[in-house]
Amino acid sequence: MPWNLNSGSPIFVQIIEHLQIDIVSGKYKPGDKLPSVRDLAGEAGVNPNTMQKALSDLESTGLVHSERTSGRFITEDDNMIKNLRKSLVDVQIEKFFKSMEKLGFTGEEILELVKEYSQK
Amino acid sequence: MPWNLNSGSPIFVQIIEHLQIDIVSGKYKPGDKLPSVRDLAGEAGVNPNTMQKALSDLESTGLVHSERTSGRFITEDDNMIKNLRKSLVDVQIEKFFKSMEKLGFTGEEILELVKEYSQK
DNA sequence: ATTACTGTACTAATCGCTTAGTACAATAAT
DNA sequence: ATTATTGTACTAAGCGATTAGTACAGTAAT
Repeated sequence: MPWNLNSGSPIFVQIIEHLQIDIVSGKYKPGDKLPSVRDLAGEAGVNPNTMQKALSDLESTGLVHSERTSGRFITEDDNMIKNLRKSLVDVQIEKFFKSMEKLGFTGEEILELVKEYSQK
Repeated sequence: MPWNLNSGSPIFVQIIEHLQIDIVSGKYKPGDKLPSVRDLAGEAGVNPNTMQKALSDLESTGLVHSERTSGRFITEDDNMIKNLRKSLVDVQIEKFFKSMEKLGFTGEEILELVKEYSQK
C-alpha cells in the first residue's frame, strides 16, 4: 500500500517521520537492513530522489547509516531509539496541548475531553 | 507580533487555521469587521496576495463574507461558529490519538500520559 | 469634489519540492 | 568473469506557493 503522503508538509519530511515511527515502533529493529532506496521509493510511491533525500537527512541524525554499497542499516544504539521515541511522544503531547489551548481549553478541560474520547 | 508561520504546510493554509482559531476563540465575534486585507497581511508578515487567498478561501466556507467595498465581516451565525469549534476540537483529538497509536501506545496509556502532562 | 480606504484582479519573477532521466563506482550473487 | 544491486551524484523540467508590483471600481470620510 502506498504511504499516506498528502498532509501539507513536504513529502520528504513526511517520509522521515514515517520511517522514524517504523523504527521506534519496532518494525525495523536495531541493526536491521533497510530496503534499498529504489525499493522504498516504490513502496512509498515517490521518486527515488525524494526517498534518497529523506534517507540522507535521516542519516545526518545518526539514526541510520549506509554501508556504501551493501545497503543502509538501522543504528544499533538502543538508547538513541529510546530517546527518539520519548522525544516524538513529547512533541505530540505538547503540540496537542498547544492546539487545544489555542482553542480556548484549560488543562483540566483537555484532560476531560481525552477521557471521554478514550472511553468510546 | 508576526504570526508563527513556518510549520511545513503552505502559509495560506496556516493563515486560514489561525483565523479560524481567532474566530472560535472569541477574538473576533459574530458580525465583527475584520481588519483590511492589507492590514492583516502586515500584521501576519505576509504578502497581501497571500492573505487575500486565505480570506477568499475562508469566504467559500461561509465563515466570513465581504461587503464589496466596506470591508469583510465575521458571520453572524452562532451555530456555524460553534460547529466549527467542535469540528476543530475533534480534528485535534483524533490527530493526537492517531499519532500516539502509531507510536505504539494504547488508549489507556495515552490517557495516562495526558494526566501526567496536565499535572506539571 | 476630493481623498483615503475597501476588495479584487492581473502579470512576472522567484523559490522549494518533486519528478524524470542518466550515470558511476563498489559490492554481492551467480 | 559476468550480472545485478547498492548508494550516490547530477542536470533538466514542471508545479505550486509566495512575493512584488500595479491597477481598477466602489464606498466612506472630509
